[in-house]
Amino acid sequence: MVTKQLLAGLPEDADLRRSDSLAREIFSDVANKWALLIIEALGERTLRFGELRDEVEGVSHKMLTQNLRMLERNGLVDRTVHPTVPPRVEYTLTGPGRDLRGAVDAICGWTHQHLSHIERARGRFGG
Amino acid sequence: MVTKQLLAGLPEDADLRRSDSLAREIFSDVANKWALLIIEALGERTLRFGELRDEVEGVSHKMLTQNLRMLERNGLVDRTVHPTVPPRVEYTLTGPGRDLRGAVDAICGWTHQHLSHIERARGRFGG
DNA sequence: CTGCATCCACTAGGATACTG
DNA sequence: CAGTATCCTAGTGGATGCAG
Repeated sequence: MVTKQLLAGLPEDADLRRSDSLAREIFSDVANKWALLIIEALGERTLRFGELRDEVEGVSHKMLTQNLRMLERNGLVDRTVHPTVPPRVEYTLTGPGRDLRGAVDAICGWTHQHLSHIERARGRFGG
Repeated sequence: MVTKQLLAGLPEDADLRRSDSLAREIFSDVANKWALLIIEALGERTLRFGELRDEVEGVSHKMLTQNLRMLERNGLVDRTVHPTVPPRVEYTLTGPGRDLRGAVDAICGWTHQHLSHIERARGRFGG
């Protein structure tokens, strides 16, 4: 099973069922469009909320907030609030967050590399 | 912008706007839970529809069908119909499809590697 | 066995307005 | 500027039935 492969090498026994569902939950959180685009946008930088909204093409205020909370909850991004007026909130990737960048970069690279193949495949599929 | 990075190194000029939206569309197709789990499940193997449904934990008949069509349309999986009774339909990754496995493996590996970090982060987040 | 169509509950996600 | 809350629509996704 895919979820078994997700868990290869984990401590076994009683934790297994809990870890299994936790792993699937985390995978579902992370394997979505906005989360990956936010991680890619942050990279090594520290960005404010508004800057992120500009960087991540097409993301709405609401989706950005939701996904940032989720990423913060899972320890992938750090959120720093500067108690100034107006408020200044900065986001940056944590260590584990940065560890995911390789995978995200790979997907982005793959996308651009296979654009023409995919376009041709679509042409064949339709006709 | 993230989408600019997605396109780094592409032929420029007139195609750019079309390619940009195409790249985002493909990224959205590929960067979703079920698509990635299906790719991971297939790996180097050839699986029938029913086998895939058993391998991909929790996927419904409908989601599996939809995602397989999408992956086929984008040229990531090959679909082979054996005209027998009962019908036998086999799915396998294409070259480009296999090229994505590295990235998917990386996300799976990352998930399992950081399980405890994430669990701790969640604990802090709540309290 | 595989795939399509249908119904239905539910959530995703945009627009907007309001708070600190 | 950042965040929350609300409304509202379109789409997701499960269950089921039927056809090839």
